[in-house]
Amino acid sequence: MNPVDSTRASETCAPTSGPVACAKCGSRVAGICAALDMAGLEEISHETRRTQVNPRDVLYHEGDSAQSVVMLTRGVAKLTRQMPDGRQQVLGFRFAGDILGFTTRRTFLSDAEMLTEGQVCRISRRDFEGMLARFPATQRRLIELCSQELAETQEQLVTVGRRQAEQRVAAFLITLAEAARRRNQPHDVLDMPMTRAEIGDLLGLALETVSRAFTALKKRGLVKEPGGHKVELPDIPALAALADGDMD
Amino acid sequence: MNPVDSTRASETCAPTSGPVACAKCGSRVAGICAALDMAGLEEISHETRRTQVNPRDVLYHEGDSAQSVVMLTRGVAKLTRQMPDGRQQVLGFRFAGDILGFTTRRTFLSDAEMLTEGQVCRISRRDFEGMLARFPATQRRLIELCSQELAETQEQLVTVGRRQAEQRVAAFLITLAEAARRRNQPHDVLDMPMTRAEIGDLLGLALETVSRAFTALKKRGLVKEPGGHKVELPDIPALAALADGDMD
DNA sequence: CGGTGTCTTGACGGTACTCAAAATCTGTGG
DNA sequence: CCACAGATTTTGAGTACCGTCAAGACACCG
Repeated sequence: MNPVDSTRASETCAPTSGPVACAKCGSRVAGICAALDMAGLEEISHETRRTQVNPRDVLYHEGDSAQSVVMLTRGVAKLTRQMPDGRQQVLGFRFAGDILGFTTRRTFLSDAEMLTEGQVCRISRRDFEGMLARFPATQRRLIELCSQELAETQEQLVTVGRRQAEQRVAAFLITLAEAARRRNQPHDVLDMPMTRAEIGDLLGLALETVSRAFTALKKRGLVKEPGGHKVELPDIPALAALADGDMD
Repeated sequence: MNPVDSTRASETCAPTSGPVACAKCGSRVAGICAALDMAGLEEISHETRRTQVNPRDVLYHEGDSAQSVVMLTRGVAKLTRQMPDGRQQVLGFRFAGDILGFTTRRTFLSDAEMLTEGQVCRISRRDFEGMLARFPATQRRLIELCSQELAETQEQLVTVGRRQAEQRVAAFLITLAEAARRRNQPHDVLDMPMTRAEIGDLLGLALETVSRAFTALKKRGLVKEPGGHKVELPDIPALAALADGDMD
């Protein structure tokens, strides 16, 4: 069977810490299915297609008809907007438990591309809307997730609008640690699968500037890179202080 | 009676084009109450306090306990985050029909301050949640509004992250025109109550840079300022093209 | 072990920031 | 209606931060 083929989800899509635990995806993550009870999970599982995805796989394109919603259950993705001159703005990175591609518009508002291998659950927009209608708790949960995403994007705006290069990179590392914490992963040694260029496209910086900022942060002893797409943050409070401009 | 005193809303808070028209606030605006029927409007009107507000009035502060939700029914407000060094980032401007201060968190995530005189409807968070519970349509509407706000913030991120000064100002003017269009106002001559400094704090620019960009846009014939906090945009398509970098 | 992609470092230039001063606008009161 | 004060805007000059270009180092993978 082709690894990219969709398969009936015999286990559910829900990486959840909610009312019920998920048989296979046992990670304690706040997906929307956290709002479903056992019966809801059983029902939804028949309407989702689970797919293995690989680095550089595109989950959807900006402008495509938004016919389905994607639940990321494993791996890291980036949401991007392409500029006419070929550059891109990364709107944010997304992790296990996040919902991608939900919109009230007709088409997707960004590209979504995997950075790592991983796993996604797709559900048709029709079925997704049906779930919202039948399980009111999922609607509240969606509001929560949307509101959370808005808060993160606003924080991102502060970073890009009012911080300088080294502060921006520090702020990025803090949000990365925060994302790990929410997924109950160790947050002093983090996976960091994104390249300097992608971090630059997130922060509104050239990749060389990101590289110089990393070098500077390492000199300060605030960052270590043991290799293998890992970062170590020995002093998160100091890093946060730097991001907020409380030191230099 | 003190003009800042709250008054029982004998008419509703809803500036709406929804199922019913609002007796006093007849503007066709997409507030959340657009999702309410006549009975719902009647019920909600008893739980809201309508207030006259003036320029520089603060609707709430970042960090304050988020005990109420504010519906802006007239006027323009700005949402800001204060930086430790005294500068600020404007997260966005808000207009009649917008909801301010809704969050799933315990406290507000930004300051909200009026730029013009106007009118707001306050509802306690308790009652707001009650409304969501009793009128499912308002929940869907809230998802729509939240999703819309997210899209606008992402667009803002693209502007700040990947455009240069003149393009940023052009993009700002386009969103201003777009906001006017949504409120069914003329979108070639717009109210622009914000100062150069506030526009700079929105776009991540110094106020002088904003001023220079306006001068340049006027030289190109893409912007006119007739005075009285108005802007005229004689060629919106050309302005949009400039914002997207399709010309220089 | 070679090839490719990523990262680092250096040199230079440009865009936008800072500081400063003049000009314009706005509202107030004579 | 005009004068005045404060706020806002404009314009100029100098500078700093970061972008661009380029070359070399490093890491990863077949």
